[in-house]
Amino acid sequence: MALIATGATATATAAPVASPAASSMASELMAQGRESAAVLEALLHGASLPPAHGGAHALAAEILRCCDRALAALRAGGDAESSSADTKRKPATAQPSTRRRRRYIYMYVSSRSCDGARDRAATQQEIFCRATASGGGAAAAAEPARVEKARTSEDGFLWRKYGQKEIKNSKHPRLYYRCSYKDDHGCTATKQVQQSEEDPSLYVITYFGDHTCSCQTAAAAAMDDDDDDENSQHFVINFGPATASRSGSPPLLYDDGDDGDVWRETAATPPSSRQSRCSPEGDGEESGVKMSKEEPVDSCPGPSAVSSPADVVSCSSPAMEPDLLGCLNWDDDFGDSSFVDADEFMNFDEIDLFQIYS
DNA sequence: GTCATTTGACCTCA
DNA sequence: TGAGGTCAAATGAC
Repeated sequence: MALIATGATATATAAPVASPAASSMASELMAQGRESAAVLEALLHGASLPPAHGGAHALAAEILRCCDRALAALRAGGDAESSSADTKRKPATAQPSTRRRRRYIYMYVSSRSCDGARDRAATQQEIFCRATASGGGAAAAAEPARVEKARTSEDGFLWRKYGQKEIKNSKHPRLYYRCSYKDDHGCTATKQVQQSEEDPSLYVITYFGDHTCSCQTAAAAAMDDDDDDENSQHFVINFGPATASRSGSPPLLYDDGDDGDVWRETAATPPSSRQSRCSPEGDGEESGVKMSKEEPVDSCPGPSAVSSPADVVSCSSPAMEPDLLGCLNWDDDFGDSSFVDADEFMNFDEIDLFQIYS
């Protein structure tokens, strides 16, 4: 399983550093989130869970919640530092912009292996914290919001492509998407997708504006409730597959059922690929790997819609809040984790506290 | 026929 | 003036 945290600033001089307490809390939360991710993966591999369990959808929600809280903890513990760092990062040439600029961190969790037999340890190996070109804080207000290197452009929202542009000194064109509900709901959200120069299997995704529509997956919906804070911070956890591009375009995700291999999407594109669906009840459950999420990290998403049974779900930390009980018992279920601890799992010190700007 | 995508043209800004 | 972003007519898929 790969988890990629992008849009993060890794430079020593620019990255805000969360307090040790915040890092500890965040590490714990992220560890729990990872537990759920591992169970989700197992589920997608065909493992059965107790009937009372909510399935992939619920697991994804738990993962998102854990990550959300972890990031919230980080921000809570690192605001002072980040503010300082942001000030330092702010370029002198910051330019005013009337556009709303939202900067996300993009976390990719592959919940399905390439061929079903893929070694789990191998799938749990990656985490990248990459620096954004613009850094965070006030600098981002003057430069395009940016999300770097996701393996799919899928994020749970329904986008409509409205343009494509060859970019100078770039091998790959930049694709322009706006929310498909722009006309219906006046949703101003747009995004730009460009294939990474360094790794064509990754896509640099830049988000602009806010989703004012309700077009999102259940996972997205579950966490969008608190997305009314203009200054809230967001990240995206994308359970979509790593797919190869099709004609240079970002992969379109689709329901592959239980037998499809979303990591090998290149061979066949389903008819439905023309449009990502916007079914809160469908996307996440159908594939279990397409759920993406925009989440204000300083919010407290409500309890998961699906409760988790104690025999599958437990909370390894008594300090966790009740609604974190959905996190799975790592030791019981996935004691062979390739991650020794959460700190190994994610270097929080390298994660920028990507803020939302307007 | 409807709707999403394509793509050249146009607009804005530095 | 060039680069990037958006528009909108043309095109194609369903």
